[in-house]
Amino acid sequence: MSLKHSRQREEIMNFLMTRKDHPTADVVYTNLRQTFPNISLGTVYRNLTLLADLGEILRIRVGDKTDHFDADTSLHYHFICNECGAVIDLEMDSIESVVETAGKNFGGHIQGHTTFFYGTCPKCTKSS
Amino acid sequence: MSLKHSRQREEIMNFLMTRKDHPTADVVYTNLRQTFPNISLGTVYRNLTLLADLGEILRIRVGDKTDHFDADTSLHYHFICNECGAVIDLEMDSIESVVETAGKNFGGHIQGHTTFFYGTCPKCTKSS
DNA sequence: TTCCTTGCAAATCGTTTGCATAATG
DNA sequence: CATTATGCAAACGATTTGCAAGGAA
Repeated sequence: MSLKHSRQREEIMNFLMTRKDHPTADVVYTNLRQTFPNISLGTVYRNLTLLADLGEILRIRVGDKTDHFDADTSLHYHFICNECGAVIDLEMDSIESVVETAGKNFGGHIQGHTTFFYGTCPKCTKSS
Repeated sequence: MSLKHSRQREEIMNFLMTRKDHPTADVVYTNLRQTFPNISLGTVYRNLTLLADLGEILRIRVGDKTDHFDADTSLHYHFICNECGAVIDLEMDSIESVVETAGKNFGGHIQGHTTFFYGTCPKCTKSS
């Protein structure tokens, strides 16, 4: 169960760090393919899952049924554009207090929440 | 593009209204099958999608990659148990103000948000 | 009769896995 | 050498779709 270094994993991590747009597994694959012609989709998926489990990256599920990945693991929220599908970071105050609000009349134990916002992104707002 | 009455759609809607546990398409299908032996999965999916588009039911995506459906379209929030996977309604105050918080420094237009909570449900909390 | 809806099966899409081989420690 | 990681292709699970036949207006 120990970890061994791999060129592929390193490249995946590097690629993710250069992007602010939360690419999908397929986007990672397609891009890496250009500099790493025979990397396989399976390897990309395996490593993304591994990195997410290690907490080095974030797996983002925004309801479009394909997972997005984010190398920025700090606390922040996402916005999804209904028109172009872009996943954008929001600069906003913490809303973690919603967990207390939710826990008030609840018999179980709330560990956390998942929140994302949707609407029209700045770019699409202008062009319409 | 107009709408015609269908026995199947009616049964699906009725079934959904009897349940508080936000069943998946497959659960709807399996249950209806008992009183409606040759309804097909495709029909169930088509009608669930149709009803959700009409706004008569809610499609809930809780990250377990299978959609859940809810006949209760009033404003409320959901909790997902990490242990048993149950999707439970939360009785809590509105947190819709998070939309304002999110919109403060954002150039686009925020229409809404999706929030769900996760942790251990009352039942699983007791039995552990 | 018109055209929406169904049942069925095949097709799609995103993701996972088995296996033999290659790379790492 | 002991193991972990890879590439490839086949397998998967959820959902969608094409098509001919059935049902509602």
